[in-house]
Amino acid sequence: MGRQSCCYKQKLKKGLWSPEEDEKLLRHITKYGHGCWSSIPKQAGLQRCGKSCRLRWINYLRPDLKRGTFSQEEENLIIELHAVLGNRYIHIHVHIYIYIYIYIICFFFLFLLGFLWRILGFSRFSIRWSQIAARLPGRTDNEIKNLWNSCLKKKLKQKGIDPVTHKPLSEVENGEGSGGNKPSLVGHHPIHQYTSPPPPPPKLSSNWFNPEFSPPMTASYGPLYYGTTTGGSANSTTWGLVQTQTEEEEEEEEEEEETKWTEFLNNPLLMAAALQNQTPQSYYNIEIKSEPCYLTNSSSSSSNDMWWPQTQQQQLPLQHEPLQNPDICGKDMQRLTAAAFGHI
DNA sequence: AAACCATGCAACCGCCAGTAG
DNA sequence: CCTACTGGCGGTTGCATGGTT
Repeated sequence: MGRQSCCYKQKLKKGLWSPEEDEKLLRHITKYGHGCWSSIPKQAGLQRCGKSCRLRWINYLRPDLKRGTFSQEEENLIIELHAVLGNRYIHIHVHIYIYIYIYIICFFFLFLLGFLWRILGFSRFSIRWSQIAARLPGRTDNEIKNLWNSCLKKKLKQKGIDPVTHKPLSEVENGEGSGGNKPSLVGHHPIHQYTSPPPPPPKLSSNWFNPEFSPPMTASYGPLYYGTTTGGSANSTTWGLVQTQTEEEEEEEEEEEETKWTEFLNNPLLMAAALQNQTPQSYYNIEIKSEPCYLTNSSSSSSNDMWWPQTQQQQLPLQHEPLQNPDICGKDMQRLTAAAFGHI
């Protein structure tokens, strides 16, 4: 028995939302919260499926959304996060090819590959826009995804950077062969080359298949990657240059970096200093039209805008207060509703 | 002015994990 | 334990808009 699509139900409207529909949904959620999405269309008098309502709320109606174009800092952050969160996709594919090769030889590759695919959860690996969006308050995963696909990818290509691997295109075109089959962690995590202290690279051997694993991407992570570049050398940084190291050197460096990183995370003073010194621009050296800076000047943002957390203390609550939760946005809700309909 | 093209964005689709019955 | 439902996510599509010929 196949499962029915949530939009299978008859007479459900699809396509663009009308202002009336928006108003109905906004009113309903403002008043009652979203609760069970599947019941919302009926309660709110909408001819939509719950999924569509949820999407509309998350991507458009949510009061904590930041409008307008992305700032330079946001774009840089997206690129950096993409390099970290998106790259597992590459590593996984390397392993997939290995598995395919092995199982072809064993004549059971189809069955076993399918089995492994399911058991190890390979299909879950992809670029995690939602995690990237979580580091950009007020931005949705959809918005970031669109920005990446329509804009940032091209900019990186124009700069000679492969948007998938975040390596120089020349290196990618020459193949990964120069370093053997072993994925180059350094190359896949360009942040390491520009910032200090760098995060410990993911330990592929033990973590790459683990759905629970993620790089050190706690809520306090984002700005820290940018926070400690000193000496104004960012502009002179060349994209994607990979230092050649022996494996031993890499291992030693990883251990050392991990120690530093742990100390760094555990030391609020270091983190605060890093945040104050952050100079995020120019890591990717991309020419972008000047935009009002949302991130670096919280006082200039509108009262309804989310801000970029400037201290760890400010950041941490974000971890525990998901933006999606309408219950915590009461004030914003009222403000938005009042602004939208002018009668509250 | 009309046709064509490129771009950006909103929304849909399909899949997956978690969970209640 | 099994099934169906729900919410969440990423990839893709299609439309609206603006620019170019």
